[in-house]
Amino acid sequence: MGEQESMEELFSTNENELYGEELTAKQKRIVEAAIQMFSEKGYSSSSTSEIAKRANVAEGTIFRHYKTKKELLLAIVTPVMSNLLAPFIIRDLDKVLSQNYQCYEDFLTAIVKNRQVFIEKHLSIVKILLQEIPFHDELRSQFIDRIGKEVYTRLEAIVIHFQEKGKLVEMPTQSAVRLTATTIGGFLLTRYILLPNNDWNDEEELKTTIHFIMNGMKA
Amino acid sequence: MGEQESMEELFSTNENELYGEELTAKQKRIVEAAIQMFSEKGYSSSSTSEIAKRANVAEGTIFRHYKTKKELLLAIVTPVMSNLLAPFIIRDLDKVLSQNYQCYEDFLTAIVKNRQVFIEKHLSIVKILLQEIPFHDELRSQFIDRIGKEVYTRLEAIVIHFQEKGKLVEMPTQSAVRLTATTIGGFLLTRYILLPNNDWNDEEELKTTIHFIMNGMKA
DNA sequence: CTCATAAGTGAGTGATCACTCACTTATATC
DNA sequence: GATATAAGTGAGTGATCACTCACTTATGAG
Repeated sequence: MGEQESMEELFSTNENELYGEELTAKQKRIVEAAIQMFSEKGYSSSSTSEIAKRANVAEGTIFRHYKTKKELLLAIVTPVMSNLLAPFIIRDLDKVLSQNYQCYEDFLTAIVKNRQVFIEKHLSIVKILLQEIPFHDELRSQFIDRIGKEVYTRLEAIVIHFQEKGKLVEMPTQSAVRLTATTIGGFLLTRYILLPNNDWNDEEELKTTIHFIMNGMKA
Repeated sequence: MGEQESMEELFSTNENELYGEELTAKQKRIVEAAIQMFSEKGYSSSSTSEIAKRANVAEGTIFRHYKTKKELLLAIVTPVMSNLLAPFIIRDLDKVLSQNYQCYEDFLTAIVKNRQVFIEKHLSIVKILLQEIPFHDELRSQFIDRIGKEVYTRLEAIVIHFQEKGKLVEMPTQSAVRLTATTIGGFLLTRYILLPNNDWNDEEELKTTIHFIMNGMKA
């Protein structure tokens, strides 16, 4: 599955730099089994014994690599959380924007398409993240402080950027950011979590959604 | 005056007493303690022993009234789920609409304001519902079959109603429904779950949101 | 009052939980 | 090949889980 290959990328670039370790074969199986179980039954309804069984590994092996069950959860969820909205936190966003996108619409389309690929790749982990973030302070505060606020200021800058170019109509910046974010978030939530089995015409639906945003922010 | 009355017609259900008066005093305390714990720590991380402790009740008393812990959860969550979107499922919606609301905008404003009151009243239970619905088939299938589909067809009818009156511009009905629903859902989610501690000017924010929807569906 | 029924109790139960530890096996370095 | 270190094992542990049951107390009808 795509999720296996991509997992290696994601975890090796993050965990290995921090701890100088690579994932062993059994460790990979543990992580995969945990992702499967956590997303199916929820974190606290998943037992380490069944994770071990699914991974074809002794239960003790899990605790060789992760001191606690929660540490296993965080090892899975943290890198995805960091990367989920990473494209917004690039440096010199202004330059990139003015060089590559003439209008807000083009920029939005590009970035949403990009994030759709990421979500499709890591859907199970995104589900786990959404489920568990209310109950784990480390996750929530890290998301708010290091990601949420950062992303908000960038989004704000983007909106202002296009407002100054006259490509976006005047409206309180805060509202423009919120409406853009919730509309896109609502689209992705519907597309991948609520009604993933609908017949989705992704290209068409994204176009409609972004048109809707642009129209909504006119006049 | 007339508007007040019609709103009442439209929206009044017995939402004040969701659990009836046949609950004993201790049973009420159990339900309240369970709501508190489920919303704070999640359903499966909440133990019946601590629920009993918080309710100042013997643990056995819980199981006098509810055969299992899950039955307790469903007793809490089901009535709120049924009432959450109930205003959409009234009979003769067409007549009520044409009598009381000249445009989609007015209708949306009225119904969202009404649902905000309901959500504020039952916020903890709404949170529990959102958290647990992915993991309990009875909840999910009941929501989809008895509520989701019903609400969708009504919303569809409403959109068509206003489209025929020429008050709404032509756009695939399905898209209009989805965009309206996710934008409002996104607003409510942000308002009450994600950033409940913001300085919200509810009146202003709702107006902005609905204007955004109306503009988005023009031309 | 009597008595049937419902409400309430709390010690007890087997199952399961996350986690430990003494131990074996594999790997790498010299 | 000796040695050290890391990876892997699985039986074992106390804690906690949802739930039971024999029992007491409260309620209400005849």
